[in-house]
Amino acid sequence: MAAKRAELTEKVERMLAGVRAAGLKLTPQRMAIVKELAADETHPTAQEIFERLRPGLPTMSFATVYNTLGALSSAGLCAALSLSPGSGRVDPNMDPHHHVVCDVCGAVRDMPLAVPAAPGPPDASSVRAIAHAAPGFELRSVERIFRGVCASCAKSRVHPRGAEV
Amino acid sequence: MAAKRAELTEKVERMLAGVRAAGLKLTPQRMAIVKELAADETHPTAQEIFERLRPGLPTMSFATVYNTLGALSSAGLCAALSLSPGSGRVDPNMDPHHHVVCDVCGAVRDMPLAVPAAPGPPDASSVRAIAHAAPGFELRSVERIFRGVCASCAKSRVHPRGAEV
DNA sequence: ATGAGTGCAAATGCTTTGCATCCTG
DNA sequence: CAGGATGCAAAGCATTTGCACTCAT
Repeated sequence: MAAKRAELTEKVERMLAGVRAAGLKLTPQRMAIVKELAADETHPTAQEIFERLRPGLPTMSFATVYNTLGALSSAGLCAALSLSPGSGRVDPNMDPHHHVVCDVCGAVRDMPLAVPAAPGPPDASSVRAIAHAAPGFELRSVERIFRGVCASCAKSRVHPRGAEV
Repeated sequence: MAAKRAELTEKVERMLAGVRAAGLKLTPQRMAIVKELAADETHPTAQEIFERLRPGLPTMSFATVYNTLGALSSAGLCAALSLSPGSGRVDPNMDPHHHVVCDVCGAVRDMPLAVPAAPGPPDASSVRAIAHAAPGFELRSVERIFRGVCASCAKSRVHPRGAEV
């Protein structure tokens, strides 16, 4: 699909431009991580990124992956997620969106629809509710988390209802 | 406030009953943890529970805290939260509710209001949205997360806008 | 050339585990 | 009195840090 491909290329370009704009140096490691992130929809862990990139950059270290993710995140080019126990995940999708989380395997998917309500900047009623529940709280964003069991985990479990910690 | 006190006692009783109902033994350590949780509104970490209980049970170990929290969680008497990087937190509030999270210090507060929408079991439109976004996903609950900066962190920062990883 | 970035390894922090002992039911 | 629970310590991951060296700008 040529359109998809062009879209991806554009996303990579945009992210690389962001890296330069942030005053960060454009190293091969960073380029590889950016490309990997741009193409990714699974919200990978640092571990996963490291393993996927290892074949191409055998000398790259863990620390570089963490450093780069931290740099990208600080530059506003990606976000860190911690929606379930275990490793943190990276979200290269900076448009407002919700998340679907599997309570069994921890997988995270985006909820691309603006249903049942658009995510993002807080609406008036949220602001009011917060003012009451937590006075002095500076509300920045509101997101929804849809929790449950993903298709593959549901398949491999007779009773997927064991309340996990 | 006598009413508040009675309410708390009732909650402790309910949780202890739940412990027995789950076939778990009622040890002094578990009783102490249950009492601590019932009275707590701050979603403590295992670390915090351990430290608070140490004066009264100097020999209790970390492992016991984790074991007990895991047992309570499996018994459906509390829930584990991981909404921000760092330590996991415990939520003794089993009624449907939203969460207010400080992106700076990681503190979590409950959003006791049913505003702007009640949390809990998924509504029809969520179910439809999920069916489209993640086919085969078994949706169990939908919650909202209000992110921002809590009052005390806002005070101690000139510019609370540094995008944290 | 210059300092940000990298690689390596050790350190840190949170959580889990193994096992002998203890105590609840 | 039997098996679950505890305490202790060591092991396991995820993440961070220190430092010498390299390379993008």
